[in-house]
Amino acid sequence: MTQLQRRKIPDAAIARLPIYLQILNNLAVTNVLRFSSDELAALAGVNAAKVRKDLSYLGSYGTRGVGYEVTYLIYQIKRELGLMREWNVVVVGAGNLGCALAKFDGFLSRGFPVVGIVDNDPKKIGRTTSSLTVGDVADLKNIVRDEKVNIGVITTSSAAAQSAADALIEAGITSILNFAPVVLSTPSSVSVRHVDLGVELQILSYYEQMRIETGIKSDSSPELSKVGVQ
Amino acid sequence: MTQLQRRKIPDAAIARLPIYLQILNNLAVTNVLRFSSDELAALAGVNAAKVRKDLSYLGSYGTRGVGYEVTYLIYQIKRELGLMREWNVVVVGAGNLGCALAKFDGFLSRGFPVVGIVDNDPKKIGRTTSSLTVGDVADLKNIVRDEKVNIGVITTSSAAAQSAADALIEAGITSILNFAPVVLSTPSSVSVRHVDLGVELQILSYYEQMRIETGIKSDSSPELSKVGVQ
DNA sequence: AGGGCTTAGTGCATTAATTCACAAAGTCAG
DNA sequence: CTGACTTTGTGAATTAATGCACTAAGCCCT
Repeated sequence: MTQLQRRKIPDAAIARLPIYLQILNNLAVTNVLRFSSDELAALAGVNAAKVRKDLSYLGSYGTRGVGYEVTYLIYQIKRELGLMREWNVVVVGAGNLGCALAKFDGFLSRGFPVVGIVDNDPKKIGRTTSSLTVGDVADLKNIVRDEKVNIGVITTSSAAAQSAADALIEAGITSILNFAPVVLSTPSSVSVRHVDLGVELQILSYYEQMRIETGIKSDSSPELSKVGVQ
Repeated sequence: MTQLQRRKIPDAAIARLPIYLQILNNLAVTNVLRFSSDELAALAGVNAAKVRKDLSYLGSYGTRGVGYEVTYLIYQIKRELGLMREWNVVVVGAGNLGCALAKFDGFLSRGFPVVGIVDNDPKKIGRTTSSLTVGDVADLKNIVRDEKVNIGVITTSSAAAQSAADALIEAGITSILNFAPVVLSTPSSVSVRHVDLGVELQILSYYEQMRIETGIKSDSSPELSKVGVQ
């Protein structure tokens, strides 16, 4: 493969790029043309050196003494993250959360249109939510092929999550966002990200209890979470 | 403060304890009495030494040559995470996601009852979702006091998120779970965890693009996300 | 044209997290 | 009771991430 060797960017930096992108998009809307690493650092709640290092993984796109150009950096981050195109999403599990996500415009607006939602419950199959009709999980393979799905979102019960994952992988999906509170077993060629709301609350619980036990001296808990790392 | 100095547990370990707890609860249901660090490591998808080190932060509760007792470890993890009690949750923002979360039984079942949901939109105030009536965000202070709320969950639009956070903090809340795609500005005495679904998808997008560009040689993306860290 | 000012980029020290690898401590069979 | 076997607990090595502090570059004012 005579392909230009791709820069290896640390995972921790990759997880911050979407946050920067978010902020830069807001700056663009308010017609800000330029920003310095200090400014972005303040807005993102991180260290300025970290911002510069993170951005330097993209290439040397700043100007010393001046800063970075908002629109150009937006372009570069999007390019790096693979956001120059859309990625189609299928939701597996048409419960409360699954339906809420299917309706959620934050997905579409960020370039991740939800092109299908499926379930294994005959009572749910055929129902319509926003503009989608709930399909049969058994048809996943066809849906993935016909709708050119790239990413699977699992919002089933924890009992059904592993078989949902198996079905997605069988259908050729290699990126999964899992909301079910179970650790999925998947080949290492598949990327899985796990969002567990219970886990988030339990982590908060730890720091909250800590504050109570130590008499609210506080200041020991991290400002930002692991989701969208600080 | 003549309090027993609390063991300082690394943040990364704290974020894994809820995952272990999850798995142990499942083991308990299937009447498994004991487990070894190897077994738990396999189930959690992590290294066995990491499991042992994480559990050792709780104290020396294993037996060499034997392993750990399921129920005893569940007890110890819950104690450490502050899960011997319930923590009351209020949801700010009664949109799709907020209502889905208010209904979500995963919160209650893990000891985080949702005791209130509020919004600032007069059209939404007064509506009933599951067993809750949407209150006015202006009453947040009273709700927090009367319902003994410990944790605030923000599911507003990104435009409204900062003022929602300010209102929560003003009402005395020190733990916030934020779903809005903005970085909140908060005093360091407040713990904030940020779950941004768009960010999760964008991270997946990066690794997906990487696989495509490098010709699906794969194996370079992390197995588990930062939310509920590996 | 030049000097002062600002800010990116980065080498290096530090800190945090992970993993290895082994001694210590226990079980169990005979 | 002894010796083989298992598995914990943890120092020490390694790897990853962070943040400092300085150099290099470019702007702007005079």
